[in-house]
Amino acid sequence: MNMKAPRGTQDLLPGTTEKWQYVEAKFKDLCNRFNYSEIRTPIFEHTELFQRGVGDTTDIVQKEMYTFTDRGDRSLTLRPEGTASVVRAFVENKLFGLPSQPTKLFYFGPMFRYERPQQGRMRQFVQFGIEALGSADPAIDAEVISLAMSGYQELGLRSLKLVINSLGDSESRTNHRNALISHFEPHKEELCGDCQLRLEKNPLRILDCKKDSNHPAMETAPSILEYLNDESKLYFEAVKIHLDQMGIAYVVDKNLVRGLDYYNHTAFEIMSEAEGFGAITTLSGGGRYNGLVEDLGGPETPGIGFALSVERLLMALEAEGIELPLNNKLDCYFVALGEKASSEAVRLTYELRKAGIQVDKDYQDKKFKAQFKSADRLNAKYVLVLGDDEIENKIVNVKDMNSGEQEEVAFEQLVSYLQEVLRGGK
RNA sequence: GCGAUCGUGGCGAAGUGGUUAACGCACCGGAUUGUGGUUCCGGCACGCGUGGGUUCAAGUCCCACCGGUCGCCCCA
Repeated sequence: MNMKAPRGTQDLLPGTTEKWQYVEAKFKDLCNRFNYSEIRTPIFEHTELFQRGVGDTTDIVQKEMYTFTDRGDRSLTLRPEGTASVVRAFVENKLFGLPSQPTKLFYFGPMFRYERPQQGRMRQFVQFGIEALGSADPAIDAEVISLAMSGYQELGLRSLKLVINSLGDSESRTNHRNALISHFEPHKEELCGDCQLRLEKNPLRILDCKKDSNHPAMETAPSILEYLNDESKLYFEAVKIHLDQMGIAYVVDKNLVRGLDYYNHTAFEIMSEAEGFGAITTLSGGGRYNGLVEDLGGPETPGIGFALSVERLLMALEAEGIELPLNNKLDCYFVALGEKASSEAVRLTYELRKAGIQVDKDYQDKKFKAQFKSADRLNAKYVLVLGDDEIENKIVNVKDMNSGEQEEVAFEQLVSYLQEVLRGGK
């Protein structure tokens, strides 16, 4: 029997989960400040949602989905990304009808893609993402980008690179697409196999190809920026002006292409330039997707969002040597000697816990000295010593592990005493 | 899906065909009876990813599978 976690999945254990909680709390706080509310959607959806939403020609849909048939003969798929589900929920629950628009949502949760695992790429991974639905104001594009950047920066990341581009509206994209096809068509035989396919399916992606990046035709390829119509051009300019005013640095990369079909206008990626980060440098990506809500059966509604990988975020923190300010101390540890004292310690431990104090005790019948060792290992701030003498006098010997000083405290005073010292000291 | 590389106790790591699988960390116990983080002593793999095969003999050689890592593709 194979008792290992499936390929591309991992257990997050104590010592690590604290970091996840910290990061999650940071982004939840950030969303609160930016006024984004949490949405929780199912982890699986009808397969069709992703085929329509993400796009039939994308790699994600073509070869990376965890699709299965349930007992009711429905084709379901473990979500490979978050936007399609959020938009579906937006439409289904008619959130467009709520008085406060745009609808600003965030989510946190596992995504699933069948890929060859490697550092920073798991088959199950966790994304944090936000979506703003119902506004076509360039300021909200800047807001989304600023939220992403703030999150990373507040966690301490410095080696960040924000890359932006505009994919234009559908008119601009069609014109650009035609231009690309006629540009690369004469060179078709010189391109790699993948690119020959891309020429028909999605010529935009040729610009992304690493194999053909040195081909002379790449240099002269028509840029989407040249094909933006006036409206798209103005929109992109407005986004950049907002970013400038906010003091958010960026570089424009005309070859930045996103892998999902629904994007248009603003597209962006945030990358880490930290040393030793490996081949995968993208921390997060996002963009505008006007038209997606309609595609999924809703009213005409513009939208923009982004998603980041928590795994990659933690990798970036590690690469930059950033320690999160985690609290790894235990308030109190009970050390009891003898049967009577052990029994009394059980009772007192419960009393303290009910009073809101963090306490633990030995459950392995360890020797006195070993109990102290446990307390030390758990970083206990105070050790509560209970033996025959103390039982006799109804007191507890409270030892401050930092200073080494001890104080005798009566049973009835214990709660208030500990509350006092824990509030005062660290 | 393709290429490369690796897989020994809780962790790190020796072992390069042949007696009881080094060593370090961690852990457990002890160094005269109730006070931790130091030191000293002792204990701790019936097993070398899994399954086959070669051999008198395999952790050590061969094959398959599983898994990790790195790169490609793609992406978060």
